[in-house]
Amino acid sequence: MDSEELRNAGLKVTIPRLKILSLLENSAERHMTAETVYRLLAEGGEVIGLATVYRALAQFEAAGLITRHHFDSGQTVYELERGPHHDHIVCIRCGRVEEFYDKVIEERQREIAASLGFTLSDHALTLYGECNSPDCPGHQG
Amino acid sequence: MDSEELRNAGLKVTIPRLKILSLLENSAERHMTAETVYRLLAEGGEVIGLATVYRALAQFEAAGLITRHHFDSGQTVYELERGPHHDHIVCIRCGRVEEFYDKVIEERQREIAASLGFTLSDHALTLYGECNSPDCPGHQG
DNA sequence: TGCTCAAACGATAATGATTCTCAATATAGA
DNA sequence: TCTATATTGAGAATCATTATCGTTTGAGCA
Ligand SMILES: [Zn+2]
Ligand SMILES: [Zn+2]
Ligand SMILES: [Zn+2]
Ligand SMILES: [Zn+2]
Repeated sequence: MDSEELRNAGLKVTIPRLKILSLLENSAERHMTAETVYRLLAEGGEVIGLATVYRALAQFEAAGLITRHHFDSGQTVYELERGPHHDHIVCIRCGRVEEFYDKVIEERQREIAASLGFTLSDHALTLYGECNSPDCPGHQG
Repeated sequence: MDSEELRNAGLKVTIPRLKILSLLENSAERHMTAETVYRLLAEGGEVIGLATVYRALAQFEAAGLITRHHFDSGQTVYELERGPHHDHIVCIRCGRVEEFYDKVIEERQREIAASLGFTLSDHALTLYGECNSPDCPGHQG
């Protein structure tokens, strides 16, 4: 249950936090900005202060429940931590985000860091390109 | 000469642009924010409006003279385009930035994009870790 | 060299995202 | 239920970046 997750993270169980966590768990789009979280909740009739949304997301991140990405769009994008690590590819036309995991790249990263005298703790890899979805505005056909 | 670069980029040759370009070329630190450019110029006695710095950097980027990065720190970091493509590793303690190029990773990226139905146009790869420089505040020694 | 005019400059206002403030409110535990 | 404390939300504040606009400058030409 979501209440458990919050308690395990050392956070009080409050309505706003439960609503935000639930939204992150149940939305089709896994990657969203704070504004998007705020807007989707509002559209669902759950008006939660924007400041509270930002605070909750920051706390969730500190607790390891969610991760934060900085795509080239500028705004910070949050994503519920579920399953194993993955990286992203973003369509520069329609914004669609797909996920991937590549063992070869992950291994090379460790080797590169070591060879440069760094102890690797994290990485951010995002590919940008044009997708071939029929819904993408630039789609041919 | 820098004037040539500006002319080739279709930009008028002005004092501020020459100063900014020169700073990017001659600084030991190759990666800097707009604020840093502004500050370093000011410290060198060249007071150039911050708006002008931002404008020049945007124009240089559009002309392909410099590239722009979004490290997790938040601020946009600019870097003079010289030599071939490379990615970055950033020390999370002291902020030191090192560059690397890995053919294997570059190739895998193309394969991954293709397999997901994307036409790859760009990518951003940044590793984060702790460096072993004696100057790094976390250095053991 | 001096003239003209669009382009560029710089001070400052505006914007957009995010964080802070603080009085009112809700939660966890006794 | 009662209390002490953490959280909330509205709005102010902040930070990076961009837009505005009157003044200045560079490039081509007489
Ligand atoms: Zn698309
Ligand atoms: Zn993801
Ligand atoms: Zn370091
Ligand atoms: Zn670099």
